[in-house]
Amino acid sequence: MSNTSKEDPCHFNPFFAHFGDNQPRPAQNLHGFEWLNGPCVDYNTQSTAFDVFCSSSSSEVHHLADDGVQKNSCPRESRGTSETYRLTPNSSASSSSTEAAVFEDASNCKKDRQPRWCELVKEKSNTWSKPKRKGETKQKEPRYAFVTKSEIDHLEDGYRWRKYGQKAVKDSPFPRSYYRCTSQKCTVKKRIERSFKDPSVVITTYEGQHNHHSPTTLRGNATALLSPLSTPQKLFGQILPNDQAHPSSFYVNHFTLYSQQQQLKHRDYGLLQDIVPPFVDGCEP
DNA sequence: CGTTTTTGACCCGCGC
DNA sequence: GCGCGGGTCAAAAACG
Repeated sequence: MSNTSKEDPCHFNPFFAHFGDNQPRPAQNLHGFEWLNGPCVDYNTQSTAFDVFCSSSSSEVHHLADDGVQKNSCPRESRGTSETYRLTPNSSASSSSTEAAVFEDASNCKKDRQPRWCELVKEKSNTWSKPKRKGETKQKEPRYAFVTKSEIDHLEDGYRWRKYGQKAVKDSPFPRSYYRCTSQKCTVKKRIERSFKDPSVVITTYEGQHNHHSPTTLRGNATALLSPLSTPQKLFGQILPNDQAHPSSFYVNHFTLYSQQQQLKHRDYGLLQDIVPPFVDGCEP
């Protein structure tokens, strides 16, 4: 592959989604976000941490689209090459654990620098482990980030959140808000910030996995209720790439790998445009 | 009155 | 060691 980041081979490189046809795609520029598409990674057999999307976000998508303005889209897969990044192979291990992982390939790192990110996985039996750094004490939860084109900062996702902080973001006029899930013993957090490059875009980052169902799901979504948190992939929607006649399926139960890098970079995100109804398969209320 | 938000202070990791 | 920036805490204010 030739699409390795030139500036920093260790650059954070999340995978957001799997596109059903598994075909390589040309680079695109969507809403000013530059995209170099890597190979489509099949996460079919990996467990999901994104029940939230299927259970609640579909209605949100409908709602936002109803006014005739496309306000909602989803991130797509980012750059990824087998040379620079290693995707940990899936195992048939317990679905209650995080199973996807991406490491920085230390051989591509700049000199004198530790690999900066290697978010992974906590499998006892399956030996994936996070390389410990000196002085490191606590392991970060995996994070999942996506971009939404919306005028609303805090989008309804079916869970209840309590805001616990807000910080100004360097070089951005928009603050970043910090939320925690209000459910007892649930440690999931999320951060919300508006892109300073494209103020119409909201970047939401989830950290951790809910250990409970969404309150919304329990009330009104029988289908989702039947689906455990580890449900295999669900069809979320489809997109019509600019240069293709046929839509590509878009699935949502895929892990996004995250780095320890603190500041999100716009090039890490992309937008899916023209999401074609039906948005969901098995996720409808 | 209980819950949520606001906001300044504080802590910590990282780079220089 | 110091400064900077991100993340969290917690008291006060606001809200329903």
